[in-house]
Amino acid sequence: MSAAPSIPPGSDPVVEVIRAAIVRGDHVPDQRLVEVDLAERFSVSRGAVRSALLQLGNEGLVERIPNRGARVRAVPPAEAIEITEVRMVVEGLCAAKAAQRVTDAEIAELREIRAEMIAAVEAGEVVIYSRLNNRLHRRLVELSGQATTGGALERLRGQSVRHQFRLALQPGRPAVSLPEHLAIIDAVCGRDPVAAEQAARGHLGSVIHALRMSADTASSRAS
Amino acid sequence: MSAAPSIPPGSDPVVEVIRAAIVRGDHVPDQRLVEVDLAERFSVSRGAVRSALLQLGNEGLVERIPNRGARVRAVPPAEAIEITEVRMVVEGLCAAKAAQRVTDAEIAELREIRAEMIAAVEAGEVVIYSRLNNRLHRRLVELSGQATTGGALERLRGQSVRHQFRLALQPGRPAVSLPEHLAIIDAVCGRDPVAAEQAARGHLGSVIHALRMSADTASSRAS
DNA sequence: CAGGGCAGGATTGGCGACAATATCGTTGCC
DNA sequence: GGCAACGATATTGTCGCCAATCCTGCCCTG
Repeated sequence: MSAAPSIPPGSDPVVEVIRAAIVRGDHVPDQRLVEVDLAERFSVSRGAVRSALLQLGNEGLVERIPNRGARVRAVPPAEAIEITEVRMVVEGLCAAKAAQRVTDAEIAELREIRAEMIAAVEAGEVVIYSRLNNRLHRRLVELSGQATTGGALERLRGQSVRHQFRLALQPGRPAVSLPEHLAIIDAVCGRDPVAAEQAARGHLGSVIHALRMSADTASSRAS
Repeated sequence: MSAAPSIPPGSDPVVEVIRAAIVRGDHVPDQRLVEVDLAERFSVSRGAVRSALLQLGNEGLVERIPNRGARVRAVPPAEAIEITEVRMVVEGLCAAKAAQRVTDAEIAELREIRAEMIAAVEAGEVVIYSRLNNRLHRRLVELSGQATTGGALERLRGQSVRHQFRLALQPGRPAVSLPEHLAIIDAVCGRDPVAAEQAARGHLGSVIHALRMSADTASSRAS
């Protein structure tokens, strides 16, 4: 394995573990994160947990109130939409760049992902599809060669994973997102920057639309 | 000058002080940042400095090598260009949103900035103009109502301030950027989202072009 | 019975000291 | 004369303790 794990080097392992625990859903939004609990849970010192929570705090994953501790932040739907809007334009840019720089080997890799996605949807394997989804988006940004951008996007995405995931589980959702994903892949493999940008924008635009619907039904159901 | 609480809330004051010192140029790129030096320089404990460097590290302003300390990161021109490309699309989005949401009072404020910019350029006050420039960009993002986006942009911008500033000092540069800024302001004040997005993109596209030229001359001069 | 004040417990914040590690200068050897 | 190993120093990383702050439940009072 050659290279480049997405956020590997230098990043505190404790941060990764806690982040993973939150993303995985071990901790629900608004749940308190007590330093000593986490410390003995992961068998590390309290200082390590402390600095990890600090970092996760300014990544926006947890909310830190002075003298009152940290809790996992509940990202409101409006903010998830906002984040996705930014992703729409930035990933559009990245898709265009990727289309310009993609190599033959990378095209083969994308085609492989493409085939796996189709297979996953046909088999009704939503969680596999969801994972391929993340992998595709991340790989496209990597292919664009924009390292700094990738970091910023990763952080943004981290805050909306929960919403993204809930969306992916909606029945019928894969059927609409699959062709959009295929369009992105085809445009990049065809080395057509304009089409790639349009396809990426179109896809995330569709995600935004779905998020809006989801937010509406949630609020009306609450009444 | 009262207060420009650009990133005020909750943020550790020590982080702000060190960040300001770096941005101001007190520390040149690649210069080592020794914890105890900074600690006594700012009359705070080493722990405070330590956690501040941690945070600045994952903001990308300083580079931290394990067991070897922190140094202010030298942002290569290619990366400054990359960052500006992202700003181009994101601030384009924000300008469009701002054009939709701007209030009459805010339009008056923008017109005031507009007048000050023209005056600064006519008077040849480049540093005042540069400051107005930053204020305009920041205000536009605020007006778009995208808080999370604003944070991400702020972080990105922090890494390229040095390049931005050097650019602003180039003779003839204000003459080309001023009309672009005016176009953005006019589009937003005219509540025309499409024009605002185009204007913002055009402006940052021009900045990218200038950065490329600057990078070229710098590399040829180095030979 | 309701409201306000008060103590007890729990949790975070900060500080200092100690241990681990890298860097640099020196010395000795080939 | 150059190179390698070694020791001294400077700097970072981590741990444990104590002070500050906040929340909870209880008791006293009106």
